[in-house]
Amino acid sequence: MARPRSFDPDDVLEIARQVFWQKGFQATSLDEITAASGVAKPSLYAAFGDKNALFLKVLDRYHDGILGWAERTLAQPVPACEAIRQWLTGFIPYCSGEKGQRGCLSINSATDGSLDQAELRKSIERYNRRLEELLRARLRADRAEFRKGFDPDVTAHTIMVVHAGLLALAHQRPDSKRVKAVIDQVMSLLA
Amino acid sequence: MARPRSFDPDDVLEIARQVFWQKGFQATSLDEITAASGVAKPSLYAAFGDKNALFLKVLDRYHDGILGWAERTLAQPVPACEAIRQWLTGFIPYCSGEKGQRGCLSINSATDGSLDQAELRKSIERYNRRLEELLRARLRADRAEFRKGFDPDVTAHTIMVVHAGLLALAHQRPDSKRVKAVIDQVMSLLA
DNA sequence: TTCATTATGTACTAGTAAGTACAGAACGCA
DNA sequence: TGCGTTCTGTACTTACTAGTACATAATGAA
Repeated sequence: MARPRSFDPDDVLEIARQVFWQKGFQATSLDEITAASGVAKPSLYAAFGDKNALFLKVLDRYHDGILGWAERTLAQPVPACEAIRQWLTGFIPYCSGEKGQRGCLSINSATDGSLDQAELRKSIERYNRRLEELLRARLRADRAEFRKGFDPDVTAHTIMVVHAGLLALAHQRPDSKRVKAVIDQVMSLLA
Repeated sequence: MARPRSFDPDDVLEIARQVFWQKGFQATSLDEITAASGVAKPSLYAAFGDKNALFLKVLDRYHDGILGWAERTLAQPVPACEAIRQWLTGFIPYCSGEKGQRGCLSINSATDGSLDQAELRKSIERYNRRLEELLRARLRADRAEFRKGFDPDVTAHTIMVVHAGLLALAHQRPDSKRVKAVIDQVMSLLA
């Protein structure tokens, strides 16, 4: 019926993610995405809308990836304590300079004062809420494991804070041993 | 001997700090700083150098302010545990949307992939190192307070991580009660 | 083969921001 | 008062970037 698209939108979102993650939203120009993806601007605009909309699509895709992985990790048939430790441990490469110093695209975006606040904050809020829900649900389900007075809701939030802190400090490329030591110490809150 | 400066550089750095903190480095134009301060661009360039240099001066000044306050708070003649709790508690207004949603200028800058990396990272690294040293020194000095096997070095780093996490999540304007609950739970690591 | 439709690539517009040239103003000193 | 020096404000240049107009290419259907 008409000329078909010459690129896979998902591939382009993947490339755009890398560029945005590396340089941040503001500092990334569409020309750079064009150069990296080989897709010209009019095609990008036709497929994704303007720069803000493209970034939101990239970010949502990023969120979905992490949430999917969190669901799988936290659903494992091991004690909650162990599942959560594995989940946190999985971030170590991103917290320690092993996979660059980019930290977390979502946190980097949240701390960027320049982004279109309304939509972006909604996306990040939704992501954080869902992540915290996963942690909370797991802690509640296994609450019998823990000592009396254990509060799964506060603990879920504390883990979110530690997670955010580790990824915010990732930009300093800390040694992975230190990251691991922090995770161990925080996990002792659950023992 | 010559025409005197018509503005106080420190006032301008203070104003520039507010603008940079509000909008981020990239999204802040020198025209905005000119508008906010009443100082024209050539004077800014003469006094501070280019935009990067201006930002570094603003950031160093910000760091010094927080370090000074941390020194005072942590030097108080109370148990280390209590001094650190007070230090963390002092950030609550900046962690909870009470004083806007700007979080911490240093963390916001660290997560911004677009900044001149060499100089900026050195400044932030130095700041974090000095802050962590203050915490570590205080914990070491009072280590007798804590249980056996207590590791002041790891604990100092964990507190840095929590601090960074709270300020990274500040952009979601969490309820100050939740922030306080997290601080309480983390402080229980020291009990 | 021809047409309607949708994608593509080139080349453009418009706007903005960093940085500066230059003329003139404000000072201390002689 | 006149001079050298340093600061100030206007107006500019240069460069980059978001977004788009338009001609053309590639498809399926008739």
